[in-house]
Formats: sequence, structure tokens, C-alpha cells
Amino acid sequence: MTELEVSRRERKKEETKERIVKAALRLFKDHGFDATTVDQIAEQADVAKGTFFNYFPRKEAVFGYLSETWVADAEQKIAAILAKGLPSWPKVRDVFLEFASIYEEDRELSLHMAMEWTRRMHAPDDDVCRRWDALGVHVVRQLQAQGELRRDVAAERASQVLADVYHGTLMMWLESPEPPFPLKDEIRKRLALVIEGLTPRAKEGR
Amino acid sequence: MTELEVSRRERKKEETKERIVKAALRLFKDHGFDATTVDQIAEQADVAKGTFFNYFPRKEAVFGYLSETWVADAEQKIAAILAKGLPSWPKVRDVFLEFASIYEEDRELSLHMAMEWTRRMHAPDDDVCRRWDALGVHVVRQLQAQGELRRDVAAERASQVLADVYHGTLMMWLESPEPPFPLKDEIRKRLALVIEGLTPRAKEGR
DNA sequence: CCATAAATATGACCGCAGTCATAATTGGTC
DNA sequence: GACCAATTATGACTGCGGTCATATTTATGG
Repeated sequence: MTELEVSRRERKKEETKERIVKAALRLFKDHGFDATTVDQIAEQADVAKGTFFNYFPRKEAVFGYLSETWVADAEQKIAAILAKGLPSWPKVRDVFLEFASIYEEDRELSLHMAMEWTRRMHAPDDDVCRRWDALGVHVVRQLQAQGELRRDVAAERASQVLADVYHGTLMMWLESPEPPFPLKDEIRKRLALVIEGLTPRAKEGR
Repeated sequence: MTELEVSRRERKKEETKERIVKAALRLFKDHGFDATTVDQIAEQADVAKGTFFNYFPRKEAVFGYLSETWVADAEQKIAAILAKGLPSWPKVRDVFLEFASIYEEDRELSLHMAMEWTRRMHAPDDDVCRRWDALGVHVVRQLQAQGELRRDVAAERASQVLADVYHGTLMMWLESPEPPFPLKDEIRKRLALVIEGLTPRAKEGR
């Protein structure tokens, strides 16, 4: 009984997974990540505890579900920009800045999300990481072709440097008990620094 | 009985702490971080389990002990460089690169160390973080004064960007199952990118 | 409709990190 | 030495993340 590529099984499977994610995120937001137990999540999602671990290997792994959505979204938007004629750095940058605003909604939760994200790179078979990487490299290549970025540096390296600064700034912002600065603004400024470089120019701006 | 600022109590305290750290690191190296239990550490250090938690709030916290040593060491070396006349970026950079070689000894262990280090920033009362920060800012200020770095950017920001790239590269290297590149070399190249900037120059180098 | 195998669900169970009430040590005082 | 307060040590105990053997459901073939 293979009707239209999606069997009833797979549908139910996906449904359950979503129920678990929804329940988990709800509880995380309400009571905090640490205070939420897997039992509670399972209860709330109306499954047994063991079932949770059929879908996610670790408690934190529920965050992985989100990043899949996000990377798809990013690919979408970036593709749109790159498609319509001349791409330009500011536009691309703004797409990534947009994602930063997601983190502003719930900092405590976002911190756990970001740490899980960090940990995931461990697994070499994780394709979400690869997709982010590929996206970054692709963007840099385009900007290089457009003449907006130096062509004499490896695109992978340039992409990584930008990602590091993005991620580092985000982490610092997330880890402070109080927001230490306006997140998007700071990221923009730091990225600008990387683009411009730290070397003094001939005519130093004021 | 306050003889020479260090009571017997404090001496024993410090001794015990060191015994615990030594035992922990030994076991981590031999059997891996996760496979090592606090019971084993306590056993090996000849104390009760509860005693461990008198000295360290979490199992990972033993790494904190090391970072204190390191930052002191870094302050020392950097001060020496900055003291003797003209400081220059390459020399400063090499000091930080030296630290990278510590990580090359045991990657699995270093990964846990780095993650604990990341988590520590959470606590606002952690002065190790503040000291690293202060050190970075101080260095940048000096280099700015020396004319080696742009003077029109906030030293804190510049320092952070450099730290982010350093840290990001390190994490990527630590998280890969196999070393993906020569660590020190890659850090040097990426830092160079930040210094030079990603903007195309008039005469593009080949 | 029954048989069978694969996929999925379940909750009793286990090991360990971390807590806490209590006990032992220590240093100071008379 | 006897007493006291403060500091440090201890291990029984708890709670939760994660496992696993077993049960249940689902799809398929005869």
C-alpha cells in the first residue's frame, strides 16, 4: 500500500515527531530547559518515555529539528537573492541578520539550541551542517565572482571566518545574563570589520 | 595560627584539589571523559565522592583549573613581549598560536575542555574570562598605538573578532573526527584574513 | 482472514551526576 | 587538655537521562 509516496506509517511518524517537538519547546519555554524532564515531554506529547528516544537520541536533539527548517529557509532566501541579477553583500548579510532576531525571542532557550548546534558538528554524517557550510561557500563564491570580495582567498576559509564571527558574537550575546549589546547591530559591525580588515589604510578614517 | 599567610588548612585544601585534578585528567586521558565517573576520580584521588563536589560544582569543572594556569601564563608572556620595545603583531600572534599546540595533544579531551570553557562565560563572576578579555583588549590597544592596527575601531570589538576566529577555528578542528587541517597553520591564515580584510584591493595579489 | 515479518511503542530498569544531613577535623580560646 | 565554632569530609540517597527486552501495531502475501 504505497499511495502517493507517503504511507500512513510515515505520516503518523511525522505527526508524532512534531507533537514531541511542540511539547518539548513549550515546556522548555515555560519551565526552562533543565527543569523539563523527558518524562514530562513524553507525557505532554502523549507517548511513552521510550518513544521519545526513538525519535531523538538525546534530550537536546529536539533542537536539531528546528535547524533543518532554518537551513532550508536560508537556502531559499539566499537563492532568491543570488538569482535576481547582481547579488550584493549587504543583502546577503541582512538575510543572515534576520535569523539573529529569532534568537532574541528566548535567550535561555536559544543558548541551549546554539550549544546543541555546536555539538552536532561532531557527527560527520550530519547534513544540516554541511548545508550551512555549502551555503556559505556558495555565497562567497558568488560575491567573489561579482568582485565584491577578494578572489585570492579560498572561499571556504572566507566563509568560515565570517561564520565564526557570526557565531562567536551570537554566543557571547546569549551567554551574558543580560543582553550586553543590540545583537544584530553588533554582528553587522563585526562582520564589517572582517570585510574591511584591521590593517590601517593610507588615509585613516578620522 | 596564621603563619606566613598560608595555614595548614589552605595547604591541604590546595593539595587535595590538585590530587583531584591530576586523578581526573589521568582518567579522562586513559578512558575518555564520558567513560570516567566521578566515583572513579574520587577513588583515584583518595577522597569520597562528595568531596569532589566540594571542590568542583560539576564534573567538567575540573577543566577550569587549567584555564587559570593558562591565562596567567599568557599574561606573563604577552607582558614580556609588550615590555621589550616595539611589540609587533606576529610575535603576539605566535604566543596565542603556541597555546594551540596544547590542544593537539589530546583532541577528545580538549574538546570537552573547550566546551566547558564556552559554558563558563555564563557566570558573570568568572574572572578567568575577564582576564582573557582584558588581555586581548590590552594587546589590541598596544598594537593600535604602535600603528599596526586601525585606530578607528573599538579595541574590544577588534579583540573579540580575533578571538572568535581563533575559537571558531579551534572548535572546528576539535570537533572533526579526524584533524581536518593543520591547526596552527589554519588559525594563522584565518587571522591573517581578518587583519587584511576581505575587500578587494586596487592591485589584487594574483 | 490468517500468517509472518518489519517497524514502532512501551515502561521497567540501570548507572551516574549531583545533593544533603551528618560526622569528623581543624584552629582558636581559656 | 577541654571546649567551641567553623570548616571540610563523607556516603547514603535521589532524580533523571538513556537503554533494552518485550509487546503492540502495521503492511504484505498467500
